[in-house]
Amino acid sequence: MQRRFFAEPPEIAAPLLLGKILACRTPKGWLAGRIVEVEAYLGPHITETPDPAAHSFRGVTPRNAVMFGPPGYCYVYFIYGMYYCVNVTCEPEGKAGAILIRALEPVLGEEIMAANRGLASKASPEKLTGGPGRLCQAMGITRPEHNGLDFLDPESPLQMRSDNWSPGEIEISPRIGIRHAADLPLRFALADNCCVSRVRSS
DNA sequence: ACTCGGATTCTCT
DNA sequence: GAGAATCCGAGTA
Repeated sequence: MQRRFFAEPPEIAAPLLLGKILACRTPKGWLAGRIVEVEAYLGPHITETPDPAAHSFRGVTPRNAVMFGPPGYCYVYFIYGMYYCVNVTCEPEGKAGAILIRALEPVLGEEIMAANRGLASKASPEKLTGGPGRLCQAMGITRPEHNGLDFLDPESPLQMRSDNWSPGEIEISPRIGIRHAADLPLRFALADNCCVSRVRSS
C-alpha cells in the first residue's frame, strides 16, 4: 500500500482499509488476515468533534508518541492488564489520527494462530482473530516488539498489503467499549462477516 | 507516591 | 449476563 493512503483523516481511511491484508512475520512463519472491522480515532487537532476516547486526546506522551509521527506506522497499546491492541497511524506527521484494527479474517497460518491463542488447530476463525485483543495474540503482535514499526517498509515484519479483493456492504456504527464520544459513527465493518465482533447490548 | 479505570476476553451460570 | 483476571498510563498531590 502507499504512504499517501494513510496520510488522510482516519475516518476517511478507515472504511477504505476494510478488505486489505495485515501480515506479520513471526518465528514460526508469516501470518496474515483480511481486515474486516476497524475503528477511527481522531487527533486532538480536530476541534469540531473532539474525541476524548482517543489516546492522543491530551497530547503527546511517551506512550502515544507514535500516533503523532508519520502515517502508516504501528501503534500498539496494552489494555486491561492482559491484552494488546494494534492501530495504524493516519494523518501527516504532527497530527495524531489512528485506526484501530478490531477484527481480521484469517488467510494464512491458521494453525499457528490457534497455537498462539492456546486453541485447538481447528478453532473457528472468529475465535482466532475476531476481536482486537484476540487478533494481536493470534498474530503475535506486542507493544515491546512491534510498537513504532513501519507497515509500509518492505523489510518490516509488519505489512499492510492490498490484493484485488473488493469488499461488499460496509456497516457504520458507534465504536465499541468506550465511554466518551460514544455516539460518533466511527466503527466500520464488513456486513455478514463471521469475524466481526457482535455489538454488546450494554 | 498514590489512585483510578480502561479502544478486552474468558469462564462460568 | 455477570464477574474475574490483571497492569500500566495519566492525573492529582
